Amino acid sequence: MATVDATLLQDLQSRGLINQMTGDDELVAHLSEEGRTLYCGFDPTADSLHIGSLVPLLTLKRFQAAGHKPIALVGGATGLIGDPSFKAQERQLNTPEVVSGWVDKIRRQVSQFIDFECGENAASVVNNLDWTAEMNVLDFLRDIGKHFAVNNMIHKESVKQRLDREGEGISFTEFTYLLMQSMDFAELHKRDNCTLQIGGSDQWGNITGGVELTRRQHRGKVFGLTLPLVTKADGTKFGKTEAGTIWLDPAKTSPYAFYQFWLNTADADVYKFLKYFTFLSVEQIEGLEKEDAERQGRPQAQGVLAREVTRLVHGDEGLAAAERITEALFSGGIEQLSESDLEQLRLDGLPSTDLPENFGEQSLINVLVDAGMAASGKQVKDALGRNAVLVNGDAIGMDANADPASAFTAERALFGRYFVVRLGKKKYQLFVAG
RNA sequence: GCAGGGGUUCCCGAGUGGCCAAAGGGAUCAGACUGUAAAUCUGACGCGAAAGCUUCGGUGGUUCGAAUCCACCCCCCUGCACCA
Repeated sequence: MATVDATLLQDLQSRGLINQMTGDDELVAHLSEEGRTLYCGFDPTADSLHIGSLVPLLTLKRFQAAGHKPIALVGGATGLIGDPSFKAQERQLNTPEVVSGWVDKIRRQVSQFIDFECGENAASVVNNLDWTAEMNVLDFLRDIGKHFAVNNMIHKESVKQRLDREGEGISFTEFTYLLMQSMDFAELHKRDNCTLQIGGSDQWGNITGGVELTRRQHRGKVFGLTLPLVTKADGTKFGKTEAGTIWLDPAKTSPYAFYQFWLNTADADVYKFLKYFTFLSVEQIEGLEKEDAERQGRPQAQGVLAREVTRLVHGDEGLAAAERITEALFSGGIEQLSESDLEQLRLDGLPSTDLPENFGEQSLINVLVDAGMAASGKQVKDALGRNAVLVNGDAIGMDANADPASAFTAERALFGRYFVVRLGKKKYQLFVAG
């Protein structure tokens, strides 16, 4: 029997990971007594989760480490409906085939964060389609629907803007999402004696719905706990960069790009993120913060954060790859790289492109845009005009635009065929001549 | 179905016949400063290296000229839909 660490909630509290919870002291007692079963849902809204899901995933892991049994629920059913919570607009429905494909991928992703082989409190993954697919409408309306008062539903903060805002509305389908998710909690309570649901702060309404339904249907006492929404000090959305969403899937966001994302965390956010996204103790993090404050210049926190999170998500190999590239590009000096180093960078996920045969006939701007280095030619033009395009360390001016061959010269090539092109301060791409 | 309101460039949001590729803000990109920060300043920001080209839900029309006017259509929202 796994021993229960009664200080779990204190730790979560001090990390700022508790937004709201039901029951307060009752929940504290509930979790201290023995190992409990808890769950968190992940809807398949894309073919991969992104870093927004990392907080709940890691929290499941924290609960497991403290002796509780986590269930990761993949929303094969709820993903077909669409959660309206705090969404400004009705969402486009995805086809069942598409959603079920995503379910498989997300099931695998979720699985890497929790332990399935630790005996007593081994994790499990479930799909809510299993208990909803066969349900008929009348049962749903009589057994589930009857427990919900529309009066309460329309007062939920999560759907308020959809109800109040001029120009928007909500379909019955999405309005029903609350019942679907509530049903999940009641079901897991019945079959696995699950007594706690965790989720993002936007899930509060859905979670309390489940708490009530479980009480009404099974007279069960269950709890809910929400995690904070991850915000940035500058007010911009967390988890996005110029290149788009940061995904957990290494095929969509390379470990290198992932590592760079965390490395670029603002000072104002980094200690908070360390508490959210790593397993370093709060004392360690505070110690680090103190050290950083005392020394001049660049803090070490970002590096610690990047290493810890990259290792959690992409493992030691992914981290090593990310560090190799970073080291080579930002501090090593590319001319010192060996040929095998360059090949390794390519394998490690540094964006790379084969230089087209006829590149000499195109404009340099075209070559770079086609390679995906910039969204439009204007950006490259701007960069060229400011000496912000470097090929193997040499600045390339605007006059090379009409004559790309003058940028990719044989003398400039590393080992006769490699060109590391830098656009701006942080964007690197490897071009390889054929 | 009826009655109202609405659909503008990534987002918000101005613009109601020429001065509009379309104000302003946000986001984003680049430069300076730096720590691959922040703040600040500068430039870019439909596409195109440029000449130029294509836009304001769609299609047609009026006009020398339309995001702006007209017609029809599509989509979204709100209200009504027993008595009427």
